[in-house]
Amino acid sequence: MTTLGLDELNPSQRAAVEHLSGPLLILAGAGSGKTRVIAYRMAALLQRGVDADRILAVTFTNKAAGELRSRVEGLVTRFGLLPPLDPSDAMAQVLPRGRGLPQWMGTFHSIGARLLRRMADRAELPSDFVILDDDDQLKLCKELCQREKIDETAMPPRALRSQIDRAKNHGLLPEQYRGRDYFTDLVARLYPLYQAELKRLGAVDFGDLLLLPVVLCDRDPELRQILGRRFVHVLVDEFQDVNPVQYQFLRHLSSGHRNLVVVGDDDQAIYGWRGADVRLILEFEHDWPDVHIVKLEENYRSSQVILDAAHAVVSLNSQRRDKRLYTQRAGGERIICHEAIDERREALYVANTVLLLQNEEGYFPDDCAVIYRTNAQSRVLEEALRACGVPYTIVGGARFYDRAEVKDVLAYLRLCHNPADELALRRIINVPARGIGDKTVTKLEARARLGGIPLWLALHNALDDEELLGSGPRKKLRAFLDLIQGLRQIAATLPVSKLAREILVRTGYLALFDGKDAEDQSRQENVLELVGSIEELERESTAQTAGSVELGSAVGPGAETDDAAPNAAALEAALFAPENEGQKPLSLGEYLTRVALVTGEEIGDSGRGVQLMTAHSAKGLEFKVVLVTGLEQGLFPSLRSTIESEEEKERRIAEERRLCYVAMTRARERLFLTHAQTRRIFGMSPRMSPPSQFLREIPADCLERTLEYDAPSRTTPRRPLRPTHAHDDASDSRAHADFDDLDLVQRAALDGEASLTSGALAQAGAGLSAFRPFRSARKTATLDDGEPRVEYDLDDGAGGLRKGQRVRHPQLGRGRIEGITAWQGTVTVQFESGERRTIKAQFLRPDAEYCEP
DNA sequence: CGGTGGTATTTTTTT
DNA sequence: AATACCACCG
Repeated sequence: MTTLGLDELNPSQRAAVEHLSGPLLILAGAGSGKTRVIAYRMAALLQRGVDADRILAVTFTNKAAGELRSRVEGLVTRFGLLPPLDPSDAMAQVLPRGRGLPQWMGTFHSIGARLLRRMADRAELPSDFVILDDDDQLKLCKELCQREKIDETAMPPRALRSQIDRAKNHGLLPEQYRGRDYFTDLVARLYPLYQAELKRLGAVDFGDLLLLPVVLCDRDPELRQILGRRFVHVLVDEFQDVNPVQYQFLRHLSSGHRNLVVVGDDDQAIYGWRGADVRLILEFEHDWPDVHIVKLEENYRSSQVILDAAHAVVSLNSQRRDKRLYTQRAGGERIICHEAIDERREALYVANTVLLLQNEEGYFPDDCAVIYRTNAQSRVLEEALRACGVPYTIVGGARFYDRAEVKDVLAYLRLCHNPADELALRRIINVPARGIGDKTVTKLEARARLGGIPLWLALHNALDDEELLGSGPRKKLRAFLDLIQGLRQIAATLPVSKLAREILVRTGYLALFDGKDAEDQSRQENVLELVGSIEELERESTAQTAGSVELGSAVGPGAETDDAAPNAAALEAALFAPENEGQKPLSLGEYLTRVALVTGEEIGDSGRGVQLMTAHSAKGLEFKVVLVTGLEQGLFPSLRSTIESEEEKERRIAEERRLCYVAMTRARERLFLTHAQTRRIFGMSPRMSPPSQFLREIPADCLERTLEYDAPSRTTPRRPLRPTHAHDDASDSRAHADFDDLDLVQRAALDGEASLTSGALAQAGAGLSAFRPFRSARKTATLDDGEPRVEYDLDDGAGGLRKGQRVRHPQLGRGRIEGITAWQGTVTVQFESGERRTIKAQFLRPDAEYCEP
């Protein structure tokens, strides 16, 4: 028998792999080989003869699931682990075994969707239910608020959505939700209406994918039992990011056999805002008293310096399991902390650093990652990298599947799959414009509502309804219906990609973008890329099913159970019927479900060049070189202006710290931390951006501070801007006071001329204009009319403005501040002219008469 | 009806 | 800055 390569593991890792039954908590620090342990453990289970289909492995992202899958696959191949057939298990005989790999590996959401799909009738859903994306969800909330005549200021649609999400993450059904004040009472009223609307549409949202299976389990012991019997081993990655519903789901699955393995690191809990509760990992022993705990504290990724710095930050959190990573790779390069003048120069510094690392230290752009707090920060970085000719890839970010043109095409596909998909229908009924305008649609909607019938049926009926519509619109509707029906017909026989192509041609959608401007071009590219991605999926799925075709098509019991008496056997069969029923490699339905769940992932040529991503999407990845940008108070850590209790504030800062810890520990060899003195947000005027408190929290001897030099020109003497206190700019020294106390090493990383005239930068052109000589003029910035503007501070969102303060506006005259919106920099002003406007603070000046000294 | 231009809004992070 | 939304006009 093979040894499974256990000698490749350290003692703790081996202990985790070899503990084969009962609850197990693996506290796995960053870079301690956690995925490795999970993969080995799964392999070990397979080796012991556990059926691959009895293992459930849950990850947090699709990426992680893919990673795990390929690791397990690698081990299975390497050690020749073939699952033995268990003659006593009838289902096992029937299931396609793929290549002996666990088929139930995926994200919580994809697993929830898979189960829900198969027991849709129990959830009173059509089996081809639609999965709403963020946008659809928000639109629904918006419509609901309008229909219910809700005051937008009392309940913005976004707030409603987030409250509903919150409720679902905590396992609360509409009827269980209780209001406690005006706001939540409103939610309590709207949430049931929202859910009813989902039902009417035959749709679920992301939250439902978990909530509904859990609720069904809560109510039905039989179902619990079936699931518990089926999944004899449950493994969960990133357990620190699990929310209450997800945990309840795990409990339902595991309470029988108790073979629950959770792997996580409380220091990397960064999804509190999505309902994740760190206490679940902190207090795991409470629910599972006999849990075996394994700590993985040896880090195989980063240098000691990087670990020390990251640890220094995260160890300031009070609520954490005490642990400290160690590595055998002592020492390491010091972390470079660079202060740029503004965000554009910060970006140029990043681009330059990548070039320097390439030219002088032999790193490739592929080795580097740039990490930031918010997606919006990627734009400047992209510009700089492009200008310098550095290849890059954005990970996540403006998601491909979020683009309007992609969603349009998907809407056509959805409509082909399911004509009752009202959201899809409404989306494309007049795209491209075919003369079916708002008027017509409104009439149809009214009819549908009145008759309690689906919209498409109302549309159908309207074709002969001369009272409802004139002959023109009817003719157009007819044409549209013919179009869709034609597509539906070919949908039955064509592969999805071919169908998509037909859609593009027949609907004239592609012709919409035949213009020459960049906009049209990129849209066209996106649409074609979508088709390309479908083709790729089709290739993949035929390759995958090839091995198990005979088994897959031989299935009898699982296929048609809808009408059968819902006994346990039938339910079980339905739940665990093999994926690919027919010959068709990738059905339309499968594709649509997949797309709904695969957010974010880039399709097409990814992974080349420098990788740009948010700290959240960086979790689980590692790079030789990492540059963390925008380390400024208010940005990273992100600070919001909403009034909160001290306790709540501390909780939030703790999560930001963990996020910073995650970002820093992505680095193997070199870590750069950058921040800018001023930063432009929303294209408003630049604002002071004090360095992040995290920079102060890092021990000084881990850091090497660099500053951008005053002027790029050779003729100007090179002189550090600070800490000379040459210009006694009050706000400047205040902002940096703490930082200046450090024993800083002054150095110019941006070696003025050398890098500025280096080949790549030379072409930068526009980018270089960012290098105008620095003027210490931030505070004396003026409006065009020469009057000083209202200064506003980063520390409070209102920018130092207060309610009741008197202000003046160049056009609108005098007024008084009535309210300060939560959104930074915008205030409501009641003008003396009687006009009341919401206006950006930067256009206001204090009214001399009432202005405080 | 459909396209155009002007105005208001943007509430981190992602499945 | 970028985008979503809206009002107006051909």
